[in-house]
Amino acid sequence: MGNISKATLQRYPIYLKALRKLSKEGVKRVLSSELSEYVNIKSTTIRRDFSLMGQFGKQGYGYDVDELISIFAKELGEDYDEKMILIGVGRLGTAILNYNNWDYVAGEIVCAFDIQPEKRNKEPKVNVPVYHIDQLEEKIPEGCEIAILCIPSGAQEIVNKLHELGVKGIVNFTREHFVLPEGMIKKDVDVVSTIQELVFEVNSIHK
Amino acid sequence: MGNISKATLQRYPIYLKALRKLSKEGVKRVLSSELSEYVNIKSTTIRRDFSLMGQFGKQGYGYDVDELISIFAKELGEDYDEKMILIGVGRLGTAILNYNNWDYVAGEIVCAFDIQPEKRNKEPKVNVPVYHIDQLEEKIPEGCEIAILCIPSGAQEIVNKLHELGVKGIVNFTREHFVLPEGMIKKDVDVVSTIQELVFEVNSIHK
DNA sequence: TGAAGATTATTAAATAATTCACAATTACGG
DNA sequence: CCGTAATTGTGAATTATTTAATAATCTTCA
Repeated sequence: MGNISKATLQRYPIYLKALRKLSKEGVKRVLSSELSEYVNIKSTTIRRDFSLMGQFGKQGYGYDVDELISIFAKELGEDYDEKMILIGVGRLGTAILNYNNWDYVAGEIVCAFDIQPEKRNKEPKVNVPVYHIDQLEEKIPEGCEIAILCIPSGAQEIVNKLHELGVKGIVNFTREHFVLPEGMIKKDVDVVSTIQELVFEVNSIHK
Repeated sequence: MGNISKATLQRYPIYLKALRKLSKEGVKRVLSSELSEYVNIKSTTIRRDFSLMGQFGKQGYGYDVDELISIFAKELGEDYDEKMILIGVGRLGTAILNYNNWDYVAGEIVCAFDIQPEKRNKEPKVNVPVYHIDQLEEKIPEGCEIAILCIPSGAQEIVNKLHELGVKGIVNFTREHFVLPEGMIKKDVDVVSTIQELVFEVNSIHK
């Protein structure tokens, strides 16, 4: 590990999702060519990606779906069982907490933080304790490495704080700009940018 | 256009977002090196990306922020003013319709479709007409190229239909698997996969 | 049990993306 | 209005990623 390319790393969740779907459907084995059709990635790319974690395909046979899933889990962090936090329990934050498809994600959201914890805790749909943002240092779970950021403003200050507290990765839903401290990783989830990207691509291809 | 690399195309929304932010703050000119620090992309990459659309930087001076913005708009689709549709007005769909940061996106959501249009239309927060999904063919806006998919199931059928109706790009919020028809482009927005990606990356770097 | 057929793993080749290095150009101060 | 300092734009070099080609291995069935 550590020498797996960025491009490959970004494909792993796609594979995992597909494999779990297949497993659920009762599929026991899969060929790289079948998976290729399923996820729209060339079979040779898939085989290379898989081989980076070891050799567990069988020539003339393919891959064992469940074995593959458990290897992904072991190698890539699912077994680490991340204790995650969410910051900002507004409309979006609540939607994420209530997301009904958390099966098999790489951990769980343990608690949340907000500037109005009393109000948020009253909402029937919020199923984790919500603390005041000032209690971050005090209440952050031991070994927490991942934070989900859903606040409308003031991101920079919180990001700096999180960095101090040992958080390594941020899933960023804010559109506000902030400087990422050295050593942290950020993944943006941004509907607007995604739409723009798509529009740009559509227009660049068809015009 | 058309020869701009995929990697570059994915960075354009990042630049645009940063430039608009800067413009709002009253910044009139910017150096590639400044922008580099702002968006965490090497300055030389930025210059190359920009130069693909023409030469509008000035040596010894930098780039004019507003000029840059208007060129992005012209070259990359903002002026196309996409008429977009949204399918599936559940919790997530509603959240997207109400998203309060639509400034400068590459078009607008014109209408939505659902299996319970009466119910959805009653919600005070839904600000576009909602039609029954069976009326898709009838009500889809002229020249619509982009659809936002927020349905929990039955994606494949709808995607096929959209393809027939000339839609070229899909912003996909569903976790359901579907086969993408030839010629269509899809962008997944998937919280779970994003978190996994982040966890994988964090673990692959630090372990 | 062995041969045929299928499919992976991997080496090598091709392609794509990034970064370097510096020439060309422009702003700006005197 | 000239010279200096700054900064872009871009060929060339490097690095990363994907794809092709094929050797190695496994399954399966007679």
